[in-house]
Order: sequence, then structure tokens, then C-alpha cells
Amino acid sequence: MIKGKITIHDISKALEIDSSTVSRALNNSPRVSKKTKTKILKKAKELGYQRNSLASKLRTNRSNTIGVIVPRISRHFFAAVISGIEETAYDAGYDVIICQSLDNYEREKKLVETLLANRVDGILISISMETTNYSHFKNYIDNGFPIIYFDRPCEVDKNTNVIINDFKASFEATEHLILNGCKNIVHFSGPQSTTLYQKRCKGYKAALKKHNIPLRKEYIIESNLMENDGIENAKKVLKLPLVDAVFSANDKAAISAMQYLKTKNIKIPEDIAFVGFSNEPISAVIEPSLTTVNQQDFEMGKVATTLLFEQINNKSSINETKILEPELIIRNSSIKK
Amino acid sequence: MIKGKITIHDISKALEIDSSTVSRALNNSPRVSKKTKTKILKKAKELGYQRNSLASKLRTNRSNTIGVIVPRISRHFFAAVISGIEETAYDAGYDVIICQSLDNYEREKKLVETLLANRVDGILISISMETTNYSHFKNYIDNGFPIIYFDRPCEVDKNTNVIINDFKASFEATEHLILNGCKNIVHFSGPQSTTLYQKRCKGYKAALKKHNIPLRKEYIIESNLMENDGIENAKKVLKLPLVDAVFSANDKAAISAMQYLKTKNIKIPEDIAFVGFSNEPISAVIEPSLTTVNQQDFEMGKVATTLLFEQINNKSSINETKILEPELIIRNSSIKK
DNA sequence: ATTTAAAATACAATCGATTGTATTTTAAAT
DNA sequence: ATTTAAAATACAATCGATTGTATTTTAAAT
Repeated sequence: MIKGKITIHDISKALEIDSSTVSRALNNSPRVSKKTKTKILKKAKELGYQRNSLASKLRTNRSNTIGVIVPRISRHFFAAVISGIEETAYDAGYDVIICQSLDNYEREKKLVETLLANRVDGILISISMETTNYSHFKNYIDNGFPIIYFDRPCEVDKNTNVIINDFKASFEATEHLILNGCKNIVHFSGPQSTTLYQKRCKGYKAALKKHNIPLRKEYIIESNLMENDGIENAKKVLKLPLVDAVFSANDKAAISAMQYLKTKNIKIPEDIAFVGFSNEPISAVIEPSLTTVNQQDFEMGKVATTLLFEQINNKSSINETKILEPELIIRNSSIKK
Repeated sequence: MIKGKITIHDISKALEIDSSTVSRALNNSPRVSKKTKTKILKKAKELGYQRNSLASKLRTNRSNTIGVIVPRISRHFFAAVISGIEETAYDAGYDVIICQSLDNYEREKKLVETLLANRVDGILISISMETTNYSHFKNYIDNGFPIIYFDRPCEVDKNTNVIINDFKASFEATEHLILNGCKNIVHFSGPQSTTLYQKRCKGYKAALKKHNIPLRKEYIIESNLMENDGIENAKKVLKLPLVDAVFSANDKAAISAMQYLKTKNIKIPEDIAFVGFSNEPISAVIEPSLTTVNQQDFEMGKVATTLLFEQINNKSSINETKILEPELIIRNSSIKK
């Protein structure tokens, strides 16, 4: 902390103008004459005045700040959502505090508490994979605290969620493989405690059903979809007969599986075709380039933030779920020649 | 903002205990009896009390919060540095506010102001590429405000910088190419306004000199090292005679150049070997995998944060520059068989 | 039962800005 | 020159927590 920070009272004393007038001048209130404003602004600059936002927020009971909690900022999808959030927020004159939960429940809980203690006006959150207990949100929701869930929805009680149509995306991804001649399609699924992965799995099943392909339980491999899970999954795939395609619920597992299979001289897509999910930057670079689902990241950030501001300003929690339409990006990993 | 938030005064009234005692109890002061503490804590929980950090910070003149400004949170290097920062900070009981400047000077300036207005106890920053004017820092440095520069140092006046040995890393990267039989090595250089890229360029030159390879000016291609710059650089390389290797000052440009050259049937590393810089995750995945420099990201975050806390607590700005040793990660793109 | 020191609690000011109300100043109208 | 309304400024309380000092309570010692 800098010692001897300049306050409005220092300006007040220096000019022999009451601090209330100084405050109003700095906030460009019409109640202060132009002449006085000029004088005050000049002196403020001269003294190196810097507003103390803490005091201002305390007094006004408004922080003009929103908090964002994502599992991991380095994930391209979340970084892109954050870009959308920041753009919308800055346009509205709001600051954004970015936090990462690292998919850890305890940490997420602490972050929520810290944000609330700092009196953010609202929170945008993509809940951690570990989170199954929503009590750390519930207290605030009941009070009408503005909070919006994105990507990973919170489906207890009435909340506002912004998600993509995971079912449809998965359905289309799987159907795309079927239309390219694949019949024995393995699904790399994520933790079924997460509704998002449930939906992706359902989309996969529905596509099989539509095309009269019998569902084989051993073709659904559940894991946390981390890099290492992809390798383990790939080993399992090699032990299954006939597999000619994989639809992975995220890119990371798809990519590590592809890399492992390549070392085993499996040809992609000729032997096994691949479709991922999320459109991570690596998916465009790997060989063959990975067919994947674009999740409308930037758009999701904008939509979620707009909804949050509606809640903050109207105080009417609307409790809607916005569903964005995903887009299948077809690259080389899924087209059998 | 939630209406009717519970304050210590509500607890005070409910229990007929003075608010000062309530405050001390909540902060676990030894001046409050155990019996009273239990009573207060119970009531606080019952009423759903949540500390107002704004008021607390205002009064104590300590925010227990540090600010971090990086060009872009999605860049793997910065995300890893942030992990190191957060780990160190949380252990010390500090909160971390993460901001991204998007390499934009105006935005960076605004972020610094916002952090200061919110009275962070110190700032960790990797300055934006656009920044050549340091006046937005200078005011605070002069006041002894704790600020540490990492990766991209601020080399005006006396500051504390945490950087890697860019010269040595580049020297070794270039020498590695030479030792693998390359003689006509192009350098993709970054903006020379940034000392970091100056140093990388000097390392390249020094390695050539040591091995008696004449320096050719047209072999140094300066750009912003973005994806598109890599492609443009690759086109220039194709027009130069004899080139058998490229040392790029970052991975991004190296990777897009490699991709472009592959479409032109240039074999990597046989025709042109490549070495990058930063160890982006993509570098391990691209084919051939890219030899690159590991920048000690996580370690850098830890060291920078530790230095910051020294400044915050001792008030003695030490003004040192810590130089971390980089590590060359040798992969397939640089080994001519 | 009284004195005394320590423990526990209450009082009151404070951090820096904001804002409703009161007062003073200015300028227009007579 | 005086009245009057509007404009400009000053006064004073407030946001919620903290903290040095004063007071009260408790418990030990006589």
C-alpha cells in the first residue's frame, strides 16, 4: 500500500472547496460549475489523485464488477468465452475478475465466497467437474443474487443457464461418421455425473438408433477425458473387434488417442475415423486434422454476460436456459477416402 | 447487490454485544472469550453473515490481493506462470486478480489504473508488446509501489524483473542446429523494440560467430510472430537460396511456417530444420514435433510472486533481475537423419 | 469482605467516498 | 436597489469493518 495516498480531502484542503463538491466534480456532476470542475481536475492531476474504489464501492453498494469462474483459463474454449464476457462487460463499464477453479470443488467454493465478500454485482460460472453439491450457490440464489451458469449448467431449481445443444451436436457428429460409412463407432464419454456428458452420450445413442445400428455397451468408454485417459481408451479400442470410428466427447482425449494409435500403425481415418468436441486449436494442427464441434465460445460469453446484466439491472431473475447451436467442423480425421 | 446483507451490527444487535467485540470474535482475536466467540460465530452462521471485504480493506489499508496482467491468458506460457503465481499467493493467504492486456497499450494502462484503484498490494506484469511508454508504471514505481515485471522486462530505471536467459537459450538453440549440420540458418525475429527479442537475436548471432558462420542480414526476418507472420516468413524463406534451417523466436510462427512449407512439399527436418521458442503444447503434437525452448513458466510465476511479497512486506525495493535458466527440448524437427 | 490485576467488553474514532439536505452565492426580474 | 428563483457549494450522515483507549467484569490474593 502506498503511504500518503491522495484523497478527495487533500484536494479539498488544497483548494478550500468542500470534499462533497470535489467528489461531485470528479464524477462530473452537473451540480458543480465548469470553472470549479476545471480547477479540481487540475489539482487532482497535480497531486496524482487516484480514486479509492473500495470506498466508492462500499458507499454506493455497487461494485461495477462481475466475477467469472472457469475450470481453467488456459483451455481455449474458456479463454474464448472470457473474451466474449470481457468485451460485453467493458462496453457496459464493468470490470471483470477472472478466476480458475482447476475443477476443484473446495477451491470453487472459496472463490465464490471471495467474490461475494468483494461484493461483485454478479457471477458467471462454469461449474467444476467435481461439483455435485450446489449449496455454495444456493444460499445466494435464494437471495436473488445474479448468477449465470454457462457451458456446464446447474440444473437444480430455477437457474439461468447458457449452453450449447450438446445432444444435437453429438447426434450430428455421430451421424456424420455413419454417413461416411462407419458402423462400429466407439464413444469416449465423460463423467456421467455431468449432465453435459450425459447429453453428448444420448446424442450418440440417438444417431445410432436412427440408422438402425445396434448399441453396444462396451463401445461406450467412460473416463475423465484427460490426456492420459485418451491413451488408455485407445488401448481398450485396440482390444475391441471391428472398431472403425471414435466419437470423443472432447478433443483432448481424441488427440492423445490418435497419437497413440498412430504409434501402433493404425491409419486415421482409413482404419479408425475420429471426431472430437470443442475445437481446441490443436485439433486443426494435428495430422490428420481433427473433425470437431465448434461450441460458439465467444458468442456464449456475450450472451451469458448480457443475461447477467439483465438480472443485475432488473432484479427479475428470468430463469431461462439459452441454448446455442453448435457447428460441426469437418476436417480430415473423419473422411474415409 | 443483495439487499439487506447482514453486517456485524446485525449480529451485535441480535446478541447485545458491541460490534467491536463481534469484529474481534470473527477475526479470532485473543481479546474475546471463548464463550462469546462461540455465541457470535453461531449467530453469524445463523444469519448468513458474509464479511464485507471492501469495508475491511478500506479500514485496514491492506487488500491482501495482488494483480496480474498478462498479454493473453490463453497462451500456455502465461497460463502456466499464473498457476505458479496463484499457488504461491494462495499459500500466503493472498487473492489474485488476473487480467489480460491483449497486448494493447491503452487497455494495459486502464488495467493498471483499475488495479490500483482497487488497492491491490502489488502487481505482477508481463508488459504488452505495444508498450514503449512506461509512464503508467513510473508514477507508482517512484512511490515505491511493489511491482514486478516478468518475462518481458521493463528496463527503464531500477525495477525488479524475472526473466529467462533469452540470450543463452537462443545461443543454444542456434548452436544445436549448427551441430546438426545446418549452415544457412534463418532467424524469425520479433519486434526489435522489445529487448526480449533483441536478446534472442543476439544469441542467434553469437552462435553463428562462434562457429565462424557469416551473418547474412537477409536471413533475419523481423515480424510480430503471429500465425500469419509465420506464413509470410515461410514465403520469404522459399525465395532465399540454400536455407537449411529456421530458428524462430516463438513457436507460433514456427508452426504456421512449417505447415505452409509442408504444403509446398518441403521436408522437415530434411530440407529445412526448425527450432521454436516457448514450448507451446502444440509443439509436441505437430508433425514433426517441434524442438523448442522451455521457459520455466511455473517456476517464473513462483519466483516473481515470492519477490513481490518481499517487496510488499519489507518495503525495500530490491531492484534485482532474476534470470532463470531455460532448457532446450529436442524433438524431431531439428534432427537431420 | 476488600483490594488488585487481568481478562473481557464497550466506546468512539476512523478508512475515503457519496449523497440528501441546508445554506450561500449568483443572476435575472422587478 | 430589492426580491426571487436557480445555481453552486457546504454540512453532515453514512457505507461496514477495525482498533486504540476506556470501562466493566471476573477471579485471584489478601
